[in-house]
Amino acid sequence: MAEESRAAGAGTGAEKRSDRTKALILRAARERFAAQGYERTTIRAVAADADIDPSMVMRYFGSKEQLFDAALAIDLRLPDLAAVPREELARVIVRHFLDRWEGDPADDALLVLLRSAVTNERAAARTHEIFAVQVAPALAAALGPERAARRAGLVAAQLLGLGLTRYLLALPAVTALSRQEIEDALAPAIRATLEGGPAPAPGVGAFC
Amino acid sequence: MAEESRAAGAGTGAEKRSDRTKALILRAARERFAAQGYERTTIRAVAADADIDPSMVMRYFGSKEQLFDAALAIDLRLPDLAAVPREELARVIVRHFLDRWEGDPADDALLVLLRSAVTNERAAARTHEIFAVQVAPALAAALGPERAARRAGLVAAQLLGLGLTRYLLALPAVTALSRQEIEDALAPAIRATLEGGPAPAPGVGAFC
DNA sequence: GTTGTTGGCCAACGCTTGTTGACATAGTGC
DNA sequence: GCACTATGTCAACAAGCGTTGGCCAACAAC
Repeated sequence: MAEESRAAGAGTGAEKRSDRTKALILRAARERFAAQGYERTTIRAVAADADIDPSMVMRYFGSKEQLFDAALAIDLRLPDLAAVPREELARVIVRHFLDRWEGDPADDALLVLLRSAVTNERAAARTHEIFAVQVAPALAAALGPERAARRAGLVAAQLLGLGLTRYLLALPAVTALSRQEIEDALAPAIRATLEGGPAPAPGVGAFC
Repeated sequence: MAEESRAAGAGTGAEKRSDRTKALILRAARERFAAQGYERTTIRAVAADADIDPSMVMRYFGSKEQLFDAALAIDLRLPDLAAVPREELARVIVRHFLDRWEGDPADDALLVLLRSAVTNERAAARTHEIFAVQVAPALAAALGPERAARRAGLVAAQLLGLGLTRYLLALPAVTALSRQEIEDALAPAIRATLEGGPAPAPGVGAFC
């Protein structure tokens, strides 16, 4: 166990040489998973992209499923929606998700998730988890729990629908629109979902 | 070529015995494709479901791809939207798609399409085609071509987003909602997408 | 120098896949 | 009877998959 002897200079980063390779594999895996989904991505292809032997992928990640898990680490980085004025809420949300999709081209996290979630149980479960842990609480903070419980799902539906048609299916009628056009057309729709309908139904029985 | 000798009784239906088998295979294929998508569906599994030898699937449909093509025959059965009063348009659309998804449980056409479109080029192309041939014209008839060109894609995005989260991902926050709740919350959103924003942009840019 | 560990390649395993061709059986026309 | 076609089964192919274990080179520790 002569770990310290390696990175003798720095106290923080135990920078083993394998960490570089591991990161390389993970990057290649993310790209493949994002472009082709779980089933069509092969370990051999990932290894080839990373200029490494397939057996190394096994050594570092254990199995294809565990590699997929590692590629599924996603943080939506949602801002504090409670601090946003109510009338701007919808627009802020739409803008944030557009940023998230189009911001960093190397950050295919959302592509990875959505591309596989439709046919892969593991990815679907992760989607549920991300919604429950990141999306729902953020909206509950802004809308209150009762209203959020009935609206958050539909807001997610609309945002995922945009991602689906624009970035996965690349439907021409959607890719042809500019960012600004989408923002202008979708923000009122999200606002209608957030605000519309019956009042928060304070007293009566809320299911769920 | 003794085709007529077979169905001697009826002039119309040349009902060969193989037609029954072929239909059986197609039904099994649709179920599998709907539940698992293209890649995870195997010809062997389809054949087993239809109580038939895998080689028969090949004989009748040529290849897995051609079987998939046969399973992708989809008609959204959109009504004439031009005949719908403008203020009811959004609600009619939402209701129609809910019917289409939940109406006949044996009719998994939309599931088949969407489940595979995300990872399969063929299915994605078919999605584009269905949008261009069925959705876009129907909306153009109701909104006029200019406005429809900028809105149809986003309407499709919202409707597919609902299908995605409710029927494919089965996000609890969406499956927990009743049909009526979805209709009431989503119709205003679709209406906002259809009506909102700048006018068809005739001359200058006048918002609202 | 010897030893042990780390990072990496190679060849192979067992399995599943789509697909093919040879063979059996049933039903019809002559 | 015979021949022929439609319907179907069976066994196998070649390819690709995830995964495994053995071997090799570098390099620091002793």
